[in-house]
Amino acid sequence: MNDSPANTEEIAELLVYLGRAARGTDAGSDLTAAQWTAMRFFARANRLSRTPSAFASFNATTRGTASQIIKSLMQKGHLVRHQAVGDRRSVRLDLTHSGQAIMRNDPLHNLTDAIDRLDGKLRTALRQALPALAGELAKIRNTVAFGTCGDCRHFSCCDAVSYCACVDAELAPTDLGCLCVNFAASESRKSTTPSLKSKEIS
Amino acid sequence: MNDSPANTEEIAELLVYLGRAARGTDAGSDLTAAQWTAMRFFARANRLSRTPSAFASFNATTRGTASQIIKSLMQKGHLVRHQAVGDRRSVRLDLTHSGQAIMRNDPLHNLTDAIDRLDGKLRTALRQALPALAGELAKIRNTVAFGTCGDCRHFSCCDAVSYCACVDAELAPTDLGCLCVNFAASESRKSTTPSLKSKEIS
DNA sequence: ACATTTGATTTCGCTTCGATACTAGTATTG
DNA sequence: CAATACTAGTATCGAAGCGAAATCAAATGT
Repeated sequence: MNDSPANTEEIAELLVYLGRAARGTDAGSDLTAAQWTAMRFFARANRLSRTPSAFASFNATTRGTASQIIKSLMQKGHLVRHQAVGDRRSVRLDLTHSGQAIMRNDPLHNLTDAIDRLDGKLRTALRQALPALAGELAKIRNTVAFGTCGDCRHFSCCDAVSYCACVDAELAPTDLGCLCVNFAASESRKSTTPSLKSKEIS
Repeated sequence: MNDSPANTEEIAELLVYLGRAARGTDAGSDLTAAQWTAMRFFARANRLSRTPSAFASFNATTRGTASQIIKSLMQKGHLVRHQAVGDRRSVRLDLTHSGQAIMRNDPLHNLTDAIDRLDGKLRTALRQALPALAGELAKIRNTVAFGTCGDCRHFSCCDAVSYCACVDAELAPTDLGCLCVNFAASESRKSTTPSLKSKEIS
């Protein structure tokens, strides 16, 4: 409240502007913006979250649309479909070799380069502010916020082993920085039963 | 470089995620995401920048697509077209009364609310980091960065009158926080002649 | 056992968007 | 002044995106 309202508007504008600018598929990339977004998601989400539904909720779209994007990426040979173990309806998508290769040309690297050139203080500030912002937004919208396991309240690190209370399993160190559908910010506990079906995609 | 690379990736992801999430047209809004973006731009851009071309470059799209979006908004009665004074090709778009009214239901308010609830320190950090990031990104991409007059190197404030060296005119106080096509970050001067035709939309 | 819910997919129709071509006004150059 | 180059804006077309609804299979609840 001690800030002028114009400031928060500028911040919001810059956020959407940057998001939009980074999405842009520079020249010559053989993937569309939506396809890049999907590739990024499946490259960064943990094993449990690499499903069409999770991507749909992450991308704020319907499952049908998500299916289409995934299908197009499978036709291009960048994604493969695996049957999930527990639930036979469920499907897990993984990047193929060509998928991993194409990620090196991700136009988003423009943005990461820009971030790397930022002053260290500003970068750590971003690292703090953005997750908080995502959480606030999700709370207002009454939707799920995606986050990494390290920031999650289901996560605990005891005796150097990482544990996720949600899936009730140990976490591989590589999963620590991955996106998770079941992410829950650590401040407020709304439900005591950490169930897997708290999506409410609506 | 003193930061783990995973951090910058997370920051980048969160940026595009937030941008995407904020663009989402919640339920029941009679405008599409692209139309909301256009309305926001014409609501916040200064008089010189409220043109189809400027919006196209801001929105990282072609002029044709920008024209279409604008046309649809004029049909809805949210924008009006005025002839520019100097250049008879040019056109200036303004919000109508219904346009201003509809901006009060902007789904982006979810994001500004979230920003307002942030800790003050984090908010000022964002206020610093995001423009810097936009500038860096524009430098890498070799495109124009949009910014507000207050952050521009063409801007000077002398004796309490705001002056823009680019258009060679005084600025109304209301234009101070507005977006400008001719924005130039204050660090590097690449050309000595502040001409109006430094767009290079490509 | 039955109904309900959920994950995934398909189909249909509308919208978006980029590429291209076009008109008209401006700037430049001789 | 005339020819040329450039820029602002628009129209059209085809491909892709995307939401809504329907469908199917598997899981869950009562």
